[in-house]
Amino acid sequence: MASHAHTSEASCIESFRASVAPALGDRTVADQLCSIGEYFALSPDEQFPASIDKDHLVYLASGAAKLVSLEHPPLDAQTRGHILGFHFADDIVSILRKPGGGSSLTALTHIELVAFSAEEFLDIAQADPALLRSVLIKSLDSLQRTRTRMIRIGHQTARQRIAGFLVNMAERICGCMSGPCEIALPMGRSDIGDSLGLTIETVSRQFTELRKSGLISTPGRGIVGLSDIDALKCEAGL
Amino acid sequence: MASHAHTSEASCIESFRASVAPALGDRTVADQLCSIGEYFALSPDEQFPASIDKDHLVYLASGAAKLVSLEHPPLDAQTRGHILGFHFADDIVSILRKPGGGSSLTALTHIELVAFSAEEFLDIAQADPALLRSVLIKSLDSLQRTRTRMIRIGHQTARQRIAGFLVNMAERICGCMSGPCEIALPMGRSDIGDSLGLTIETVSRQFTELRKSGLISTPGRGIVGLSDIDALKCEAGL
DNA sequence: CGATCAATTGACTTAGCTCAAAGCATGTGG
DNA sequence: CCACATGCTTTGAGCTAAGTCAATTGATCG
Repeated sequence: MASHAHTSEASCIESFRASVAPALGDRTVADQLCSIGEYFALSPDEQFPASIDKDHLVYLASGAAKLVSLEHPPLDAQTRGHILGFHFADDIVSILRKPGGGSSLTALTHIELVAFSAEEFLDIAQADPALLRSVLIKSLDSLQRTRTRMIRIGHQTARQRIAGFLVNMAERICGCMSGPCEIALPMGRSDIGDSLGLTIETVSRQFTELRKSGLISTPGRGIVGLSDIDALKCEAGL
Repeated sequence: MASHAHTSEASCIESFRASVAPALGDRTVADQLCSIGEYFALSPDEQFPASIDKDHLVYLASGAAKLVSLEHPPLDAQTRGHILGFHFADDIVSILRKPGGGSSLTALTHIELVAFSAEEFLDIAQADPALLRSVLIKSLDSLQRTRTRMIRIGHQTARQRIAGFLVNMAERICGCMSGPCEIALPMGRSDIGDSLGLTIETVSRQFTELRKSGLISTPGRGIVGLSDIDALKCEAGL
């Protein structure tokens, strides 16, 4: 788990190498991949990629980011893209442009990433079927998670979605699966709402409801204390 | 496009072979795949697989089916799984079991399919990186489509979702991208509603609204006439 | 210490859900 | 062939969760 902040390009690439290593039968493939990977460090609100010319696979080395859908580009300046999901250190994110609107990664905290052109990545990975397979498995997982999230958004109440969101964040941010836990949310109410298909106000109201129910506490800006993850899971209908 | 009904196992397997052929550099890999593929013919409401023991990749040779989420199995007999999406002839469907609830394919019409154990499929596919890559691309496409659908469900009105659904079906069922078009929907209002996160009643009301607006007509059971696909696209906010 | 921006709270509106009652097909048995 | 039962679809009449609009509070920062 390379979840701490890195200080240099070399250190990021090293942690990428460690992350894919289990799947790699061949050392030279790893070297080739590392040689085409481009390092980026972004400050909050900065976006990758600036121009959406092709598909990318991105290894997020540190920090937190949101994946944002870019509607058919110049719909109007008003329409901000919607949030597809959040990503954290050690995630591999697929940034696709595809038909009628792709996506881009926007930094929530200071982040470091290693970016690959999807095409180049796959050209090299083809030499190592085990790696290709592992990327495929990861993307099937991602598909499964997105399907689940879709159902939730379609069939759950605001309260269930918020509870589910918190359970999810606890697991992804600090690895907590049960018991009490305190997490620092890197995103604002607005991003939370958008990702769940709710408004800022509703998110806020649900937070206060949960606080009144004693399930959470909000000791400070962006900090949430979960008194009991299992109770929240239950609240989320899991 | 192998969208007509097949009459035999051999004919289905042949059409699977034709479907993956473009990605295959190696003929023997195709033969191996065909040899492990299991043929099934299902009547409406029958399910695949009966027991959810492992992940499957399924080639749908003919007919229409719905992909249904199986919640943490025995939640209660009341809770019917929600609909993840619809599939038609020539689709490749990934049926995952994963953590806390997988999915299964339920026939809407009479269907024929060729099923592979995901593991066995990938073991063989590893010998042919081009095939593996093509499966990966397909699953990334699927991910992209699911992401888009998730946003829609989260941020669109009932009317927009129904309009979008009809546009989608026109494209997938009869390949129509614009102009007028008549489609035979293989699923009932209940399935439509569930897949969009709406109730039967709301779906029905939206259909009559669209009918009043002159955008569609419903000449008979399960038949919908779209007077102008582009107008519907606009209605759907595309 | 104001200025700014995010979060909260309140009052009101509304889209879509729930409950309930008809319609309308399709199929079955007499 | 008709009578009737069954299962979809449509339509109607409230109800409620969540959205909208608007004002207040609270943090963060130059």
